[in-house]
Amino acid sequence: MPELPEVETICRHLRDGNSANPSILGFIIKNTQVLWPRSLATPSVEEFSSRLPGQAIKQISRRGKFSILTLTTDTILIHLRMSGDLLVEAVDAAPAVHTRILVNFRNGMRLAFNDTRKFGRMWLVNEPELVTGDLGPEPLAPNFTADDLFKRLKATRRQLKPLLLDQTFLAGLGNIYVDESLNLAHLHPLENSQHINEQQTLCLWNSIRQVLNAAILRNGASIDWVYRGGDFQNYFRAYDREGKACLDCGAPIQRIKVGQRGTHFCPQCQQLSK
DNA sequence: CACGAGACCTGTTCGC
DNA sequence: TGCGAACAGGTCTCGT
Repeated sequence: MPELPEVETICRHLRDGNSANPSILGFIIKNTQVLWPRSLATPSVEEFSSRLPGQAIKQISRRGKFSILTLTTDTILIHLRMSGDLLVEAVDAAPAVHTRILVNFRNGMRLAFNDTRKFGRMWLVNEPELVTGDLGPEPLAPNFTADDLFKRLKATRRQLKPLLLDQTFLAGLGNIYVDESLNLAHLHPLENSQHINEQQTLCLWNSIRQVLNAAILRNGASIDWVYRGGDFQNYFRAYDREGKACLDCGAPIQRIKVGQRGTHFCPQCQQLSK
């Protein structure tokens, strides 16, 4: 479910609290329960349960689609993949059907890692760079410039859609936000990165940041049964709008398959260069 | 190097 | 109504 805006929203809730729950900053871990061992990427269940008790949550941050919990001596990283979620709840509540890992705190609260499809993963490491080291730049970082993007586009010759989904190229975009960014920038998803000029790159750079910022303001998107409280789905330009009018020209949005992923674009506004 | 297919999983929706 | 197919916000690995 989650791409950068959704992960950012979840991290903010953990860090700042919300109407339902307090911030978990400062909470001290009492123990853990791994209900589905494969959800734990590393270390072993035994080591996970022995290293965590006594450590406090010192900091909560995000890198790409990773949620990062900086502890007293270690770091927990979580990737929610398609269907993961992080919830704060009382330790005495019955775990939800799809709860995979529980981190219980001394104060009677716990962090639940729920994940219907079991694709998500949690890591416990000393050095977070071991997990996030290959990620590309953070699209909203102040030091990520349009010129950086241009250089990266020129360093390869790939179709824009799969390229923007590649987390080593740029960190945090997923299927929704790539479609949204390309539509806003009027670039065809199959356009080759070599064909993009500086003008178009500036437009793409702006579009990506505009779309991500707008989505974060709306607390991300909620789709179908995977509901998170965000409402950016009501502002989609292309994603999940097959047959509906393009917001810029009125032509019907088209849906094609690119690298196994549903891809939505406007055949009028987003033309392939010859 | 770039791309497509298959795998990993469960649940919902679509089409006949 | 029922049932199988297709599809879902992600990423890894393998083959060409």
